[in-house]
Amino acid sequence: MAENRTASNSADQGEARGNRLLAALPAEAFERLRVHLDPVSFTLGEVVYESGGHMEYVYFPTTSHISLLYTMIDGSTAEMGLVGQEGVVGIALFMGGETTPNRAMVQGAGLAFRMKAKAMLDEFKRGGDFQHLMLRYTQALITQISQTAVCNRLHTVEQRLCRWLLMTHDLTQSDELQMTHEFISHMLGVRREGVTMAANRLRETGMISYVRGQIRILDRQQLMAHVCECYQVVKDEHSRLLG
Amino acid sequence: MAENRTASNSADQGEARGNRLLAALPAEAFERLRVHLDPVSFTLGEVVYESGGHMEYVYFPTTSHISLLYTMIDGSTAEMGLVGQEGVVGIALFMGGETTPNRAMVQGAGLAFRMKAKAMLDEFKRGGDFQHLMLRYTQALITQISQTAVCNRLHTVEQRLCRWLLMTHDLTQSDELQMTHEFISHMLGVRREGVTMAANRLRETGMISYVRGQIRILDRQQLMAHVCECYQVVKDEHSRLLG
DNA sequence: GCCTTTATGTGCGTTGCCGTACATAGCAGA
DNA sequence: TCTGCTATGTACGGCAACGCACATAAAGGC
Repeated sequence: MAENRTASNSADQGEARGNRLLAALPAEAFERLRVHLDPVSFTLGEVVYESGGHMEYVYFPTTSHISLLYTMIDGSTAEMGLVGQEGVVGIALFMGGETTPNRAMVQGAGLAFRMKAKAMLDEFKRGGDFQHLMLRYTQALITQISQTAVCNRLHTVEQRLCRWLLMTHDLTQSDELQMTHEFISHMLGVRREGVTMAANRLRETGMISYVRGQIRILDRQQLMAHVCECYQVVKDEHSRLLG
Repeated sequence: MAENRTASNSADQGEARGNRLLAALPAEAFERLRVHLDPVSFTLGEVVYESGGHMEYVYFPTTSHISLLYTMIDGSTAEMGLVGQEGVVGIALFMGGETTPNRAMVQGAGLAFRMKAKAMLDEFKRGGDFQHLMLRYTQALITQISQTAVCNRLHTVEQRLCRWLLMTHDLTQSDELQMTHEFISHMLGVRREGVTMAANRLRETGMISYVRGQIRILDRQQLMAHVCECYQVVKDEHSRLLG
C-alpha cells in the first residue's frame, strides 16, 4: 500500500495542499518541497511507526488519520494523540530525537503525503515558515496530549467517548466512522464492554447509531453538549496556533 | 522574590551551569547567553506562568522545580509534567505559541536562571546547538506528558504516588520533600484521602516516613520495585535524548 | 498552658470500571 | 442453509476511588 506511489506529477502533489500544514506554506516554500512529496494510501490498522523504530519519512495526512499510542508491557494500550489533515506524523524527526517510544497506527484509512526525513530536515533547518509551522503544530499537539492526560484522570468513559467521536468526526469526511467497540476500547484504554455500555447510552439518546463496526454520527450538537471541556480546549488552542 | 536579582556578575552566572541544558551548551554559545541570565529565587507555591498568561521569560531551574498543571472549570487539577534542573520552563516561547493553556507552579523552592524571551529567541533562531538542545528537551517533555496520560489511565494511585515521589526525589538535593498530602492530591488529580491511604501503605512497608508536610524517602530501591514502568520509560527516553 | 489552625487518620455508603463468563446477532463462506 | 466467526449485549461479583463527615494530632500564636 505504502508503495503505490506514482511518478511525481503535479496533479498528485497539488492534492498535498489537502493537508492544512502544507496548505499554510507560502508558495515559495511549497515549491521547494513538492518534488519530495509522494502520495501514500493508508489502510485501517496499518502501523506507520513502531515504538522506538526507525523513522524514514514524515507523513502529512490528507484524508487519512493516525493514532499515537503507547503500549504497556502487559499489552494494554492507550492513545495520547490523534493526527489528521491538520497535522504531521513524525515530529521526532525535526525535534531531533529520530524516534519516539510511541506507536503510530492508521485509525482512518485514506491518503497521506510522505517526505524523506532528509528533505524535510533541509527545509526545517532554513528556519523559515516551514520550521515555524512545524513547531507551532507541535505545540498544538502537546496541548492535545496534555489534555488527554488530564481528561484520562478526571472524566468518565462516556465523556471520553464523546470527545473521541467528535475528534475523529472532525478528521473524517463523512458521518460514518468505521470502527468496532473493541478498537475504540484500545484507544480509550478501557474494556470493550465499557465502550459498548457508553455507546449504548449515546445511541439511546439519539446521538449516534451503529451496527457491527459502522458508527454514524446523528447529532453533533448533542454530542457537543455531552462532551467534557477538553474537546473545546484542544480545538481552541489549535485554532489559536494554526487557525 | 523574583526580583532579588543582583547586578550580573560571573560568579552568579557560573552557577547557571547547574542547569543541565545550559551545562550542555558549548562554551561559545553559553558565553553569548550568560549576560542575559539572571538568578531568581522561587518560593513554594509561586505561580511562574498563569494559564494563557503573558510569558516574559524562560526559566532554567537549578535547585528549584516546577509543575506544569491544568485546572478544569470546576477547579480540579492534575499535573502533566515536572521540570527541574534537567529542563526549561517556557517552551511555548520558542515553539512560537507565546503562551499555553497550562499553569506553571513552583513545587520545590530553590533557584532558577531566567532569560528574556527576546534574548532566548535570538539564540534559538541561530539554529545551532541551543536550538537543537531545546528541541530535544521538548521531545523528552512530550514523552513525559504522554506517559502521564497513559499512566493516569492505567495505574493505581499508589503506583502513581511512587512515580511522583521518585521523580520529585530526582529533582531534589535531599531525601526530605516538603509537601502535604493535600498538595500531592492536586498533582495526582485525586482526593487528599486517597494520597493519605497510599502514603500510609508506603510508610508501613518502610519506603517513606512523614509528618505534617515533611516526607522522607527511606528506601529508593523498594520504591523503584513498586513503581509502574512509566517512571523508567520517561527516564530512559530522557537520557537517550539528552544523556 | 490554652486555643486555633492545619495535617493526617478513619469510617461509610456509592459509583465507575474491572475481570470474567456467556448469550445473541449480523455477516461470510462452504 | 448451515456453519463459523466476529461484533455486540448482558450479567455478576469485586475493587479502587469517590464524596462526605468527623476524629485525632502536630505546630503556632497568644
